[in-house]
Amino acid sequence: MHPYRTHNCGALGLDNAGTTVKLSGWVHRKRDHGGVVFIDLRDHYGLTQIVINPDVPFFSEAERVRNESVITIVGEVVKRTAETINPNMDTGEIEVVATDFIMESFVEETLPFTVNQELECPEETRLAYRFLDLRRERMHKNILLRSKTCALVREHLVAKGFVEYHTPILTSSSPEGARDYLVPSRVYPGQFYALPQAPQQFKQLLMVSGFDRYFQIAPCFRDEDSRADRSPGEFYQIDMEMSFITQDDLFAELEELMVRLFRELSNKTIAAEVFPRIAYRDAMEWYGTDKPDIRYEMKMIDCTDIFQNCELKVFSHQAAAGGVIKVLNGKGAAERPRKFFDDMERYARGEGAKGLAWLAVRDGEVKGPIAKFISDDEMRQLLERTGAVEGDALFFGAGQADETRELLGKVRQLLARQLDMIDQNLVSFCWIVDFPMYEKNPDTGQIEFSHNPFSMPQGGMDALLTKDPLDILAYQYDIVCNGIELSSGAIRNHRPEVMLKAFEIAGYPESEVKTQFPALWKAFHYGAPPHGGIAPGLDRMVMLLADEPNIREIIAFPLNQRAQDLLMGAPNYVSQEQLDELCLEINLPPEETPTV
RNA sequence: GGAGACGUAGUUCAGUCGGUUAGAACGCCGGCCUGUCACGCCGGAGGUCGCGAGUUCGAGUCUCGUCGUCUCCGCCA
Repeated sequence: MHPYRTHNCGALGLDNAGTTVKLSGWVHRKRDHGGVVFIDLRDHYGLTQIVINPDVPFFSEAERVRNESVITIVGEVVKRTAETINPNMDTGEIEVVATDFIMESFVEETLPFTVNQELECPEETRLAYRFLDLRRERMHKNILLRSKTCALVREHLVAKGFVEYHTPILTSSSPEGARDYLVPSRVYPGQFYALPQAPQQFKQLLMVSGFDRYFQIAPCFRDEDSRADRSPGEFYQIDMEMSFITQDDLFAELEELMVRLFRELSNKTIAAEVFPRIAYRDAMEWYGTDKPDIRYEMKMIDCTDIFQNCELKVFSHQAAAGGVIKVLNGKGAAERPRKFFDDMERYARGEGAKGLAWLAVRDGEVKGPIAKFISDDEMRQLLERTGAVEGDALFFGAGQADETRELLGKVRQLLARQLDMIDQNLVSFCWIVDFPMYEKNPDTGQIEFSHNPFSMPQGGMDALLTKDPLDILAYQYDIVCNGIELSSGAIRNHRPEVMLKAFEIAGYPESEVKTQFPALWKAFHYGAPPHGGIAPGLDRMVMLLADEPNIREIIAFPLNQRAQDLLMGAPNYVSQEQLDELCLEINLPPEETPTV
């Protein structure tokens, strides 16, 4: 017989009754009746009830066993009597009556939290004992889901003719983007590698190398502060790139992958399998953000013209001064108590608004603090344009265009939550397309790339030569799901002369393009195919599939918010020998000198 | 770098208006129990109320500071 097991803890059923088996696993729970002890034995695969009868030599040892100890038992599989069947257990029709018992690993310490029930506990403790946390059902499931997601991505893309490549982890620091993680070179003292923020240039080089369809579940490293949906340090992208494709080709390819992932790995309903495309400008106009949650409709409606001459000075002054008046129709909000409207206004003020005017259509009348300042004609136009009917409430934002859109966009999200408009079982994708190539830095007035500098401008060289830079659009797109930006992508600029001109507009001289991006610059002179790609964030995908609000819940060993690994003790000081070998000297600011 | 929320037993929480010895459940230790499946019953141990100062006759409770955790802003081409 195998030293540890003949079956796993989820495998046994009525078919095995009467046979002798060996099982190993963790003590999930113990029920000691004095005369008989029941142990629910758990492993990766499931739970099996073990029965310890009082006449066995190891009875007292089994009675002493504590939860989470690892044991091996030999025993006979017995069909349970009708009254003792447990329908809540996959193996509930049988039990194993133990004839031998080996303590593999006894738990001596008090557990820092319970493994057999999923109580909330401080995340710090969970991270410090991650190996215990990962035994719990929720985390165990999440990590498995992550694995299934990777497996399905690979299976799908390989079947579609994609090839997975590895690209370097030790590479060069890139001039744009986030802060780099640096790795000192021993061979070249004073010089550094950087960990890749994304394999962007490598995947483009692979296309120039004649490989047609690239993908990689690629680790990316960015030294930026964390958020609930942003792990500090490292994360993974489903990185893709294709040659000789149009934007439409890429959209179709990605839609197929996303739909398959959600259909096979979640129970969610996919709102539309061909994802709606929203121009960047429209997204800002309607939703006040470039990552709208379109699980609910509720667009912002422009009513600036209606209030040109309004008695309400807040409105008419803004309209006259080039500002805008935007309105949200909160369907069904009119029945809410006054406190609801006060809370909405308090939220808006907290976000920097001067106030949040509102009107409620109730009992055939339009009520609210500003109602008496609005003329009958203005009111008629307002109701017509917003489609407000009995039971609806209108919320107003007035001010400078960008700020007002952004503010009301936030109000829109809160309103949708408060009014229970979000179908939690829905996944609603959209493409945000036609991003501007450039934007003006509000502080410096400089023209800068608004996204990826390697994107192809729409209209090509002609557009760069003839158009106002701020009017030029790029073949640059985002995929957004339920208000979360999953990825950016682009059809790339593969023509060196267009690349030079694009960088020139953003203030980069020719010499700088050649020295900052030597690989692509050189490669594009030796026959570069038109190409494009995208890189959906794997972690955020798994978050959506698992319905988890925090990215750390779908990573086995995440860093905490302050970018520390509490289990391994990283980051940490290194020895003087290691520093000497790298010709590095530590120069801490005085207040941060370690006290050890 | 900035803002907010939180911090009471190993864990989850309660703790009234500032007032006697800070409670409960789970876990842990001991005892009882032969059919439970979140087993049950009896008993016990376990607390620098994050830390420090202040107000007060008296602080878990009020004030200030500080540390920690999380969330958000900045940042993330």
